Amino acid sequence: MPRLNSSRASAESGSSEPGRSGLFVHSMPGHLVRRLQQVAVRLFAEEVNGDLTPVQFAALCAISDRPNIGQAALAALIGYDRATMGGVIDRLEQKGLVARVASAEDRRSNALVLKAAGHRMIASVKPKVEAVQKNLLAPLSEVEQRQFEAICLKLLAHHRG
Amino acid sequence: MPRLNSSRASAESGSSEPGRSGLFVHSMPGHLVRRLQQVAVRLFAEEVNGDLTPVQFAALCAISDRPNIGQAALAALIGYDRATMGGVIDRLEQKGLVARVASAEDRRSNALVLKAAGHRMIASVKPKVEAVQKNLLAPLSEVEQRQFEAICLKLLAHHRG
DNA sequence: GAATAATTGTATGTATACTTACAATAAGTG
DNA sequence: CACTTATTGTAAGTATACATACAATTATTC
Repeated sequence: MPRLNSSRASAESGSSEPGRSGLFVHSMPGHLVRRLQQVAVRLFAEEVNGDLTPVQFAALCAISDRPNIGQAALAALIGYDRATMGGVIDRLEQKGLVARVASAEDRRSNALVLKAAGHRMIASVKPKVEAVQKNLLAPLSEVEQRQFEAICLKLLAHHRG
Repeated sequence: MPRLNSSRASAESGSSEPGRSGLFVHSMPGHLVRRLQQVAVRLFAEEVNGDLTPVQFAALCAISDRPNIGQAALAALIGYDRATMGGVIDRLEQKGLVARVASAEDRRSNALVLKAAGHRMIASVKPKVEAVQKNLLAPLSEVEQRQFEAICLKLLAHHRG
């Protein structure tokens, strides 16, 4: 039987540039943003090893800033839906960082509060998170860093909905 | 019993700026990137309604460009791990867009190929995806769009690992 | 004040994403 | 050739993310 012509080797020379051609999607902004998010999460995980995920840290900070906030308001504040936030709070509660307290005003709502370990966790993790943010933008000049932040904020402001 | 002082209403005035203060995390690059990715996924879903997810589209394009590529090489090409890619291919196969063919060279490897419906899907979805990319950057000037792409590419180039 | 509408947290289901571990296979070495 | 090492796809487990639907509750309207 003759060797098949459509094997991996021939496929790699089927495109104009075998192994490292541009592949259409690589230039799409959506793809770039996704890859960038992967990098940010990876850097975060490397620095804050195992203690918290980015979302858990954001939730912790928000609860610290707004004690007794409800889950829906918390989700809206940091940009999630209620369903996802429920799971995030579950894990923060399991770790003993956050407590769900019955709200005095709305019997549907859980008033979220930080426990002592939650405050300690923020204090211990915050410097690492700041380092992550600095490292993430480290390849950029100061001008580029400002441009990047301004552009991101502009995009987010125009895509609210 | 006196009314508790730590209810939601008092909490909202506990911070310097009740409902719309900056909350630390809101200025972090990692947070901005995450929100941006959410926007990109949302725009994609609105335009390409239900047919494909962003990852599925990227995989389809990559297989179209490199027929008989294996799952590990595909994952590396578009920036995923093998485990995630397995599930993505599962769904593309279920939809009849892609086939796993036994590789002629490596009996561990699945050679991935597009089926006819896969080619049709790309043709039908590609214009919509291009529209999404345009809409995503629409709030920016042409200069800002170029800056954004350059900055993203610079960041990704420096954070390969 | 009763009927309707809206909101809260939860549950379910789907789809990323990653880690670790695994069996099968391939590639490397002596 | 045997031995070691690396690679392939998969499985299992964890954690986002989102849509939809749901019961309990609150807000609104008549």
